[in-house]
Amino acid sequence: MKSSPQSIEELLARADSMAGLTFAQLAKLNDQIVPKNLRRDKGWVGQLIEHELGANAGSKSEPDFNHLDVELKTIPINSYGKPLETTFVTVAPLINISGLTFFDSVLFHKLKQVLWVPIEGERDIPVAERRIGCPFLWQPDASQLAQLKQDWEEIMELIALGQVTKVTARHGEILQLRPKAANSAALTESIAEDGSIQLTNPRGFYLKTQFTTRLLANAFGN
DNA sequence: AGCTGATCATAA
DNA sequence: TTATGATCAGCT
Repeated sequence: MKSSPQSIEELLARADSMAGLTFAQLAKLNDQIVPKNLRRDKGWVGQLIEHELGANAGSKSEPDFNHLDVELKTIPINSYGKPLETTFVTVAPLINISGLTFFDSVLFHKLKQVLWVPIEGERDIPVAERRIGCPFLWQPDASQLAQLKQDWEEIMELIALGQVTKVTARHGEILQLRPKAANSAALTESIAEDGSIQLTNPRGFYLKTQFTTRLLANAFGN
């Protein structure tokens, strides 16, 4: 693992220096082998970039650069710069959530400041030849924050009311709740309709592509 | 073609 | 099992 950046400026400088590199080039710098495809290595690019930038949160429920209050997110884009995938944010809490507020939530703490790293993601480009784009730091503005808060509160209320199994990816304007598990057989505790504990497939919060499309457009002017 | 539900690898 | 990193792939 490379050293951890000691300031936002250092982090951004190191991130900028990756722009334009192919995955093959960055992999070589980090003594890693490039997988033929990402089917069995879905997190490979994200972990490669974490390694290069010295992220240190590991598998803790904290932003990647906790001392800088920065979360790192790669985002696969097509040749027009549009996101190809939704962005996973965090696992959704399904029990012990009474009194939990948006501003105390893990979701808020992970999204209050994000270093976005666009990456080429089209499947017809060999993984080794895909390139890293221009990283940019983002903080939600007042309107984005209000939207996030509203979606989060609506979804969390349904969870609190024992309706988790009725929430689909269609709920929410910019945030959605979807399965986040090894497979559909995985189980975790959640609140049942009668208030007792039941077992359900774990869920995660994801940012919809319509929202991240606007983020990228704002960042790169238009 | 885009989206939703399902899935893969790994650490602790 | 839960958390991290996400993308896959069938269906509409």
